[in-house]
Formats: sequence, structure tokens, C-alpha cells
Amino acid sequence: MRVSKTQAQENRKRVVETASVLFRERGFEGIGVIELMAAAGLTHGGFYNQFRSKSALMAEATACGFSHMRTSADVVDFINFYLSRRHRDALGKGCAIAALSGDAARQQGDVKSSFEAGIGQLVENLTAMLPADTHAEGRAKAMSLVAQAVGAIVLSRACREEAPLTDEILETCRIALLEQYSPETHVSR
Amino acid sequence: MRVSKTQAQENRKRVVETASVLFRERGFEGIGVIELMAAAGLTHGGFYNQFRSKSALMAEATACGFSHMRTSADVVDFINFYLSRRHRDALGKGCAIAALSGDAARQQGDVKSSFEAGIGQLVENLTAMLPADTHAEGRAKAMSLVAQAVGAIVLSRACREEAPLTDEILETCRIALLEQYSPETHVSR
DNA sequence: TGTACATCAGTGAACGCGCGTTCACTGATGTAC
DNA sequence: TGTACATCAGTGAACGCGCGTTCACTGATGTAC
Repeated sequence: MRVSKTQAQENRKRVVETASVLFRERGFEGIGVIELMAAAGLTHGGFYNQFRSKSALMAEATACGFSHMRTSADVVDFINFYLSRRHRDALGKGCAIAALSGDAARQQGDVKSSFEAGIGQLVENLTAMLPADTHAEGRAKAMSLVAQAVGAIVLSRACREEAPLTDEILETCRIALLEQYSPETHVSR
Repeated sequence: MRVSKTQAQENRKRVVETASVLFRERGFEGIGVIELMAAAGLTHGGFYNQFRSKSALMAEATACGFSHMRTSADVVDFINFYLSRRHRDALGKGCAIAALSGDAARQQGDVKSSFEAGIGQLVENLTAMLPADTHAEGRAKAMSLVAQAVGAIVLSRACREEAPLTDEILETCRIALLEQYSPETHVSR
């Protein structure tokens, strides 16, 4: 059953978006092509009409999991969102960097390139928000911030949800980051 | 062919240690029972004499990838080692927290418990090395440090090795951490 | 100490299963006239 | 505008493969006498 070109485009887009969520939730190896296509309301046979391989979809789907990040108004906003229980618990809707960096380390160049772009963009966005004498200084600050934010979420997620450590890491790092990057703001504990 | 009890103990230990390295290198899903046992010089059939399941080995093998961490003499030592190219590139011999936290988030409670213990121990070790007025303050500092260190390695590893970003993240965070946690020491750039 | 036998660490074939990928087919869409 | 046909997005069976796990078996170890 052939489908109109616009319909086909929409289907393709839906596959990428569905994959983006499911990869973040379960990892690249945690979801297969068949289940993925079914989740997008299609059967698996058509997959290779649209994508060269599963790996190609990984690269494309990952790239689409970064864009959400731009919604933060300022650094305080970003820190409070990124290091929140809500973000930690919403794997599929959260930051792809935090959810998939570990997996990315074992993937091919195309997937890693997506991550470089995503990390680079996040760092740039934050650089623009941070006060600094030089661009280099701002960029260095942004990079430290991102590393600590990503590290905190990753560590927090590696703990059982009933373990006190999972919240302790998140809260401790959130407060530390607010004090470091926005010292004039009152830190709510 | 039965084997002496001490030999059997040694074999079991070798399996755990081999698994510990291979899991860090390839992830929990990246290596199977058959290849794993072969790497330890055994065949796969005996696996279930020694372990309840692959998942049980994951928990045990992970725990054994944390102990290396205690060799650092002080915080400067730790930071310079942890955020080094050498550590980043030696996945199998490096810190299990950095190598497997992403995978751990999708594992069962037993594996996560191992991570909690590993993270907790690393934080404690660093707390003892950091100057602080109260234990709570030292612990908070240690946690921030660990989050940034782990985040930096994870992000660095998600980049292609030829991408400038991979070294930039590592060096930027290393310098930032040295300045934060050991301000009196001269930072070598 | 020597002999007979039970134990059990390790072997390797086999299990069902889900994976990524291929392919002949279907039938609505898009196009040439 | 209407008709005939080529295109190709999507279908679903099938492929080989490697996975985690099971199990009947082997034969040296450990033990009871």
C-alpha cells in the first residue's frame, strides 16, 4: 500500500522521534527495529526504505534529542531544571547527552559526531548566559557546568530510586552549581 | 573433568575479573557469556555452576571495578589521574563508575546497589582528603568533584577521538577542578 | 597407607528467542498521454 | 479531465546469527573405609 509523499515524510519523522525517546529510555541496544517501528505505528519491513541501518537511525534520533535544551531562560533556570528529580526520572523526554553518553562511547563515528554537536551546542548556549571577561573564560565555565550537571544526573540514575544517595547527589550538585554560577541569587534549599 | 577446590575458586575469581574488564570496555550488553568464559579460559557450560545469572555476575564484576580508586595520594593526584587522556582511553582498566553508570541506570537493583557502594566509597575517600569545616561540607565538595570528574570523562568519551572537543572537555575540567579544590597548588596547563 | 566410590567443576551440544536485515509482494499514489 | 500504467511506501515471511540458559555427560578430586 503506497502512501502519499507527505504522509511518508511524516511517517519517517515519527519513526525518528519515537526512536529518540525509546533510545533514551532503554539505550541503543535496549530496543530493536521491529518494536521501534511498531511503536511508530508501522511494520518493520519498510525500515530500510527510510534508513541505511539501525546505526544511521541512532545518529539521526540522537541529534533530535538535543534541541529541547534551548528553552531555559537563564543559567539558574537551566540548573534547576537539569538537576531536578523530574528530569532525572523522565529519561525518554530528558537530555539525550545524559541518557546516552555512556552508550555513545561504544558507537561509531556518526553517532559520536551527533554527540559532539549536541554537547557543543549546549556549551555554547550556556556560554552566552554566563558572565565572563573573555569568551574563553565563559566557555570554560560552561564546560565545567555541563560536566557537573551531566555527571550528577548520570550518577543519580545509577542508584536505586529508594536509595538516599540518588537525591543527595542531585541536590548537593544543584546547590553547588547555583552557588558557583549564580552566587548573587538566593539559593533555595 | 573435575578440578581442585582452590583451582575452582581461582577460576571463578578470574571470570569475575575478566568480566569486570570486558563489561567496562563493551558495556553489559556488549559481551556475552560464551565469549566472556572463553576470555577467562573456560567454556560457557560451567557458568551456571558459579553464578545465578549473567545479571548476578554484572553486580559482582562491577563491584570489583571500583577498588582501584584508592591508590591516589591526595586530591590533586586524583584529579590529574581521573581527568587524564590515559584514563579516558583505558576503558577496561579505568573507573567502573565512569564506564558503566549509563548502563547501570537500566539495570536491576543488585547492579545499582553495587554502584551506590562504589560511588559512596569514592565520595568518602575524597571527603577525607578535602579540607572542610564540617563533615557535611567536605562531603558536599567531594560529591561535586566526583560529578564533574565523571561527567567530564563520560562526555569526553562520547566524542570521536579525533574531535578537538574530547581533549578540550578533559583539560578544561581538570584545570577547573584543580583551581576549585586545590587553589594553593600551581596549576600546570 | 591403599582402595572404592561419590562428588561436582568443567564440557559442549542443544533449547527457544529476538536480533538486524532481506525480499517478493501489495496496492494506492503519481504521472504520461 | 479521464485513462493506463509505472512507481515505490509499506507489508510480513524468512534469512542467518548470537544471545542466555539448560542438561546429559566426563573424569579428576575428595572422602569413607
